Amino acid sequence: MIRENEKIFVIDDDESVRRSLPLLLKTMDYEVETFSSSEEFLNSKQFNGSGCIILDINLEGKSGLELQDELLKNPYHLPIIFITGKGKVPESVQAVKKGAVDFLQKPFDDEQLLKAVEEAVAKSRNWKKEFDEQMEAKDKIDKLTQRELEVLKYVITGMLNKQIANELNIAEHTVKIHRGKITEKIGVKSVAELVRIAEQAGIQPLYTKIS
Amino acid sequence: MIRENEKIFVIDDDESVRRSLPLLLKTMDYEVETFSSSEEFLNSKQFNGSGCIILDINLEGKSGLELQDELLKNPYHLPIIFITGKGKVPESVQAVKKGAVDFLQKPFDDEQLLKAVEEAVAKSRNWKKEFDEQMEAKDKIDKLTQRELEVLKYVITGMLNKQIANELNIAEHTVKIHRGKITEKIGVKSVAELVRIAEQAGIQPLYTKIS
DNA sequence: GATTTTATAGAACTAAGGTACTATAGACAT
DNA sequence: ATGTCTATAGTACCTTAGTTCTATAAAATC
Repeated sequence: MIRENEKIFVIDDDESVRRSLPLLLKTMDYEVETFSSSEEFLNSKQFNGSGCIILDINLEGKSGLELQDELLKNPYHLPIIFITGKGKVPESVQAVKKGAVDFLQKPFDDEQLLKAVEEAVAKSRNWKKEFDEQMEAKDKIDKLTQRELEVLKYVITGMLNKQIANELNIAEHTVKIHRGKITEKIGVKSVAELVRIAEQAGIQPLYTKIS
Repeated sequence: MIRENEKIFVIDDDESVRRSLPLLLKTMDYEVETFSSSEEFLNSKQFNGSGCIILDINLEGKSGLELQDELLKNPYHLPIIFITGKGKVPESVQAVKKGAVDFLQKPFDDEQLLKAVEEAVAKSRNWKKEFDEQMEAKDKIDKLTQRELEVLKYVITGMLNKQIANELNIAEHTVKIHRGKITEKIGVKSVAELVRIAEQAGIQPLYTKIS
């Protein structure tokens, strides 16, 4: 199965939308779940796969744009396709600037929606892949002690062991021990791999200021 | 001077806009140049600094959206702020999805515009910085011979010289010679720096398929 | 045709990275 | 108190990286 684990969440207070969209989406083999409010969606069990959210702007309680702001606080979330009856330019601009994949005005045709969904799901796959890699990298970095992390930040600049030792006022041998622990814990055998993993985890190299 | 070299390009067929916007922008110490059509802008001497473009959607000849498409073909271009009389949601969504910083409907107040300009200029600075770094990295990579580039792609995976030698069916010594040339030409002294520069230049590591 | 660039390689050497084994000392937990 | 974790370090050893000198051969350039 190609689209394993991909799911579309429809959030709209209009019952006719909650009836018709799933029918359309299921013909394209998407899994679908519907909600009538932002709160109902937020209270549902969190979904970690890829997919997207089709979200009405005008909702009772928390509006679509407010829900978007809420979701943006998470490090990982699903791409959003907004749908609206009478859309205004400023809110559509805001929504898209914050990463929404599309902003469709009712009535929209099926083709338009499916194209947007396809784009959103593709984006979701990429986001998820990047996020998973980032998490994996962070998990590895988390195994390091404070001192090891410090040494790592120097190692990924390309500094020599003796330079790092000098910077930290310790023996070169001790730096070697730390490096050994680092590569062992992270499970790599080269500086090149350390540089990549550190970058994925958002660790910045610690360059010494030239004095 | 803080905003050295930053310039705002106003492209609008409405003469009153071409008169009033420069006055406003110059109070904020921006350099400004105006054009009455896309063609006029495209024929002007190209600008390599940072800044932004304020662009009317509805222009005679090439429209604002068409000019945006044109500019997107370049590896480097200025961020765009669209202005329009009667904006429609679909075109505003398309414009922003393609990277436009904002989409303002006339009449807009000065504050709104200046905020958008500030954001656009900040984005421009980042883009320019990234672009310049990328160019610098590519220039360095361009000095390498085909074979050296090939070796580099293996080096940045973290492979040992003897593994690379085996992969290429040459002597380990030859790999060392190539590496020496690579680090000399690129002007670095460590694998870590090679990994960074290769990444900036868009060079992908060449992992050997595990057999 | 002569010169330069590129790719190759051996021999010999220095420097740097990495790994034992051993050891001390403070911090923290059971 | 006893054990584990962390950070430190010396000695000794092996592996890997990098350079120098020499050398060959094909390709490109002048």
